[in-house]
Amino acid sequence: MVQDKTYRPTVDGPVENVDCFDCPARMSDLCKGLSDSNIPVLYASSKHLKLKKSETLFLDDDYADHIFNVKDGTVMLYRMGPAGQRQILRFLFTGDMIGLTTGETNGISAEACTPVGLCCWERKKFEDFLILFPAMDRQFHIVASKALTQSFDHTFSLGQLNAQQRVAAFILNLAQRHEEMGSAPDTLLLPMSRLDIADYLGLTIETVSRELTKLKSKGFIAIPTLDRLHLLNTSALEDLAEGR
Amino acid sequence: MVQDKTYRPTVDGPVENVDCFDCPARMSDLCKGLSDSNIPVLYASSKHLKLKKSETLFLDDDYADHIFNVKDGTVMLYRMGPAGQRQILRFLFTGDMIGLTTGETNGISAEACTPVGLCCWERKKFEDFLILFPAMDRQFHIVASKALTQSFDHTFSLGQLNAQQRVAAFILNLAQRHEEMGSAPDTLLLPMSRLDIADYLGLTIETVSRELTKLKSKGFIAIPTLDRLHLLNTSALEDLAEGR
DNA sequence: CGTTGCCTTGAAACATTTCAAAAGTCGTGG
DNA sequence: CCACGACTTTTGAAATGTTTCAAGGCAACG
Repeated sequence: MVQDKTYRPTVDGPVENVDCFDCPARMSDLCKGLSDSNIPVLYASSKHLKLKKSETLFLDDDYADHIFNVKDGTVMLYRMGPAGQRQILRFLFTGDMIGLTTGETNGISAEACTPVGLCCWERKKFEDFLILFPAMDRQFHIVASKALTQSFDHTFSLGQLNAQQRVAAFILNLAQRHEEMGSAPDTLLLPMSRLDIADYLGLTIETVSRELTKLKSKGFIAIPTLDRLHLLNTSALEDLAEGR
Repeated sequence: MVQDKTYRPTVDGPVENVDCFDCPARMSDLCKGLSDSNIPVLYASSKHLKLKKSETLFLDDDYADHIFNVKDGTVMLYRMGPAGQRQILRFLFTGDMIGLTTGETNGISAEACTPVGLCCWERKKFEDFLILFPAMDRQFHIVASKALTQSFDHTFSLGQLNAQQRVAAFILNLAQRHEEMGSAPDTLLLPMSRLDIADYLGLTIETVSRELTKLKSKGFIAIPTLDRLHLLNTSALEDLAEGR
């Protein structure tokens, strides 16, 4: 379903100097644990990298020697099955942290859905920070806890909702993320392909397409271009997602 | 699918004095962060409670003021949907920790599958421990990370496997847990009902029953009693689960 | 302007659910 | 120890939702 990427960006690759004060992820769960006076310490040991669309950030059996924070763009986490199935586990946006594993390797793979800007730290240095700044350690707990809650939502969706409900819930979920990031709530970007959505929702690309078409013809959404979606009737979508 | 429980055990309920040195969860990811010389400090502020089968430990909107460690028995975490659907998110056994949320409320509900013995701490006191004992904080990270990995496995199962594969993978997963806990690997207990399994795997009870029957008639498993299962051909089960 | 890749649509095949009934299990009391 | 009733599990047949396979449409790009 997804082909191997041969090129893998190195962490000490092209560095772009972005000061934390201007960073779109300054108020991310992770970074807001540090005050403006402390943040330069964090910044000093940070590296920055950019990924092009569909570039691999890491693979599941790569050593987990770095942690990342998404500055802009969309990243997806996924796991491949023995028969070549791809299950997308999470889409990450501005302010989302990557690298919650504590094992030797990542265990999951990560790929850029769009051009992406990332802030990154060596895991070892990062763990020193957590000891140095208890407030940051606390934020790290919160990040992990939220990731687990999100995963539980996803599990519920896959286990209990039908195709129509999954697609509706997915759209509403994206809309909510957009709103939290301060964008217009009723017009949203679909940075991922139909195949990505299908592999996230445990459906086929055809089913996703059909369900989107149904939602369009019901007048609940509009899709002016492939990657742009308007919410025309949010409460109807919510009713659908909740099976009413 | 599951009726409301009126009785809720209080944490300062019946206390049973079990010294950590004899505790079956002594080497759990959580507790092994403390040496024998430090563990009395943890024990001093611990409370202990027992739940009968199908008693509720907490509901999703209860305040998350305690964390728990399972001493013996099986607990399940679940989430109810607006239409009354129940998605079981995880089964917990000896040594598993409950209470990874950082929010005000639990967000998920927990119920005893069997009679259960739990060790518990006030969240606030517990968080003091994490600051006091960095090794324990580290273990806490590991617990959270493993929970996320497990949830990802579950997501993969629900999103990519068919009924037969899910049931096979579920059995193998249980067997692995049994083995890790030092029990006989090829004869295992099913502490949960068929409905529980169904609500965990996102299937109906009838489908679970049918798939178990198929596995029986293929000679891969035997089910002498409803809650006891023998693995007769593990590698065939693995092949099935992996779609070979 | 044709090629390529992604998305949409249609019809048939398939897996799972739903509904209904029978069989099995467990605890209680005679 | 057996009989009873409540509850859970199993089995069967029809209905349903999703996938599969196949073809057509659309947009971006050279």
